[in-house]
Amino acid sequence: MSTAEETAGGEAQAWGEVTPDAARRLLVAAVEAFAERGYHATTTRDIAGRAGMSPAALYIHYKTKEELLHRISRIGHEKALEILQVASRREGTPTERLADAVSSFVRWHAGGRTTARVVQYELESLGPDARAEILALRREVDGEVRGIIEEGVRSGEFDVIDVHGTTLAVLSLCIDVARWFNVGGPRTPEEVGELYADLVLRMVGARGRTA
Amino acid sequence: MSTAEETAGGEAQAWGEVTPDAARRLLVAAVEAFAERGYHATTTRDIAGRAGMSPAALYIHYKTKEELLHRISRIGHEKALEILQVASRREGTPTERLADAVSSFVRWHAGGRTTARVVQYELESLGPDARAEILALRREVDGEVRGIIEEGVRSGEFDVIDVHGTTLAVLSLCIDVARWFNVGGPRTPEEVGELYADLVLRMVGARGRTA
DNA sequence: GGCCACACTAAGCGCTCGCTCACCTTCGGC
DNA sequence: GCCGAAGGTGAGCGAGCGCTTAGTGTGGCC
Repeated sequence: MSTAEETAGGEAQAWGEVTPDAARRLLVAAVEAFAERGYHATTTRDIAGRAGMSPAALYIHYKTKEELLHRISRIGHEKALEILQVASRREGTPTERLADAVSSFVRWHAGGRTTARVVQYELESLGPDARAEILALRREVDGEVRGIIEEGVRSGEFDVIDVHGTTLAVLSLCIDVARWFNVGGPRTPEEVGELYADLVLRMVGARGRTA
Repeated sequence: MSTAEETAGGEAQAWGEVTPDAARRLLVAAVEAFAERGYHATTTRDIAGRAGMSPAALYIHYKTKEELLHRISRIGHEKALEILQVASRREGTPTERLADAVSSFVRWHAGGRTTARVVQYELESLGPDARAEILALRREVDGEVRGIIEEGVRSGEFDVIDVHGTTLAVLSLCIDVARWFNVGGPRTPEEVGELYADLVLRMVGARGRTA
């Protein structure tokens, strides 16, 4: 197993839909490089090198370096949104669904930290059009979480005064996991997910929170 | 009032200790530029231009572009640590002191968002020695918050199972304010500080939390 | 008034960046 | 067996980077 595959770990499978093979290798290489050094500090030569290609090969599959970031960001946001939609639309009480949403969202940010970092922190390196597209996806993400919280408040399960502010705080808490989570650290993504689900249920004042 | 002063707003006063005047102007210009575009996307010509000077003038006061980031990061972390120390060492119950620590820490991250962004998100652009120095300051920051939480658990005021994990989550929540807070948005730094203090008291299971 | 230390500038060096171009291989279809 | 499309390479362009250097005001001190 190559270094690249080790770094990306189980994350690589998420890019399975990207074809052809060379384009996918370049995308995975770009995710790693952007996550390590940031978009602006990454060179196209570095990306191509990690994918085992010459610098010019990048431009056969992508028009610019920014297009790489744009594609990564869109695929990542779509995946994040999907995770929340699944948790939001399953059966169960708002308490159960919020706990599910938070724990799976956090697992994604911790386990796929490399990808999540790029998705969450390199947004401002995008051009205006691409950024607008991604911001629309983020509003959908926000809406999913707010929906669950609103429902819990309506049913009397949650005790929340400022729904918008609390939604923002919950998402913020989950997203920031990508900043500090360390793969070699003392906690697994699953453990952090469980801890955070409990903390969030406390934040919304869920009754009969946990066992 | 110039655009630069508007952007930095009340933040500028925090740099009052930096002398001489030209060095301070360059530092404030660098904070703004790093916050807007990120360290790597900022050019020394841009920094000097914002300070109303020629590119070469920067190198009279600072050895390299990285030294600017290092100084900003150290002063910022020292200020953040001081805020938490004041809240931690005042009189009062752990509940009162934690609420105070969180609300003032959040006010700093929201009100001084420009500075806080650089301080919290450009850490990895520092060289190894500078990063090690800053990481030591961050461990102190962590220790202040953990100290309050431990005390609250000992006194029976708080109900926390994982003290380290909860400390991390509390700090993470506060720090991420610098990422999303918008000066023109619907909330003032004071409002966010109050909301977050309440949310954090819920997270630690403080009894008789608020009025 | 002469002098020097200091703050600053105009010009530009060496380098690396994102990206392009002319050319080379490989391979399926007929 | 030949051909064109697709995917790749080596070399290198123009631009902009961090930083340096030689020279220019300017203000305080004797």
